[in-house]
Amino acid sequence: MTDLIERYTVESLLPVDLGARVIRQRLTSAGVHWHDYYELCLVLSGTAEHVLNGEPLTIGAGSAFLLSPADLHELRVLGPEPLDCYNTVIEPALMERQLAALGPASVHGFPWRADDFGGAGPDLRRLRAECEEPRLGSSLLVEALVAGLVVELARRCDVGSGPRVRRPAGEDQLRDAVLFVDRHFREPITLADVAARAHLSANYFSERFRQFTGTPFQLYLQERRLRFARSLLAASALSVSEVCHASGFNSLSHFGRAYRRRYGAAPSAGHESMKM
DNA sequence: GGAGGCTATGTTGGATTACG
DNA sequence: CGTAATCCAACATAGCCTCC
Repeated sequence: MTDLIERYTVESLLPVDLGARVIRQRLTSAGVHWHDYYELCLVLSGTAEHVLNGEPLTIGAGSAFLLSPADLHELRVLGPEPLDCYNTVIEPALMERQLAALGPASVHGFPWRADDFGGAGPDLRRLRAECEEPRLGSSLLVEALVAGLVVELARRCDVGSGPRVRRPAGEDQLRDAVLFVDRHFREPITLADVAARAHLSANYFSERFRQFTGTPFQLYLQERRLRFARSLLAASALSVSEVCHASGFNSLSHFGRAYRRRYGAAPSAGHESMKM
């Protein structure tokens, strides 16, 4: 079963309750995988082809990317030298506090990428030291260091420069709801579930969600699932039905219909794009 | 501002058939 | 066997209105 997509969990990689952990890695390859945490990676040396959501991009020293739990990727090292990098595992709750502080525009637009993030090396070294030998105040320092890195990367990625949406009252609840959808779209979530989390009635939540995101709840959820499905099709040889269910759709017929409507081609054509 | 009721509309999922 | 296409009943949702 070479086509199964690996999934890494925050439980297995964050043994200490600090909210983050920096791992120094020297990679020769990393197959297609995704995580249930946010991942910030800074390349120290080496070059690789980084296939992010099915889209290949060459990365090298100074390249950095911040992925959400909804992104999947693969690394193919180019040349004899391994890819030396700092890989930071960031707990979703910690990351989402940072995103909340950055404003609603930051919720969208993942993954973040920059090619000139080499200056973050010292911060990552310090973060790594705090994580490896926690002392008094380490959790505070970890959160502050992560905040600094997130802000710096957000500025480089021009996060938040996109079109502004109206900012109604109760924004925190809605931002949380959007983040919840972004993290759980592969599960059978309903508007009622998310509305309950936001402590709003389903009707009222539906209205406010559309005002906040500019997209009706159902459409937002479907778009998220379709984007993931498209990435999965491009990045793997999983069957259309496997991708359908891995993306949160329960019906192959509905998935096929929605996919064709969105991308103008059948899901099976998604495999073709990776062969180019 | 927030919630509840109602209804038209859209979406979903299961079944079925056809095709390569 | 995997996928595409279609149909249809059931369900979910958006939008509107009213009320507190």
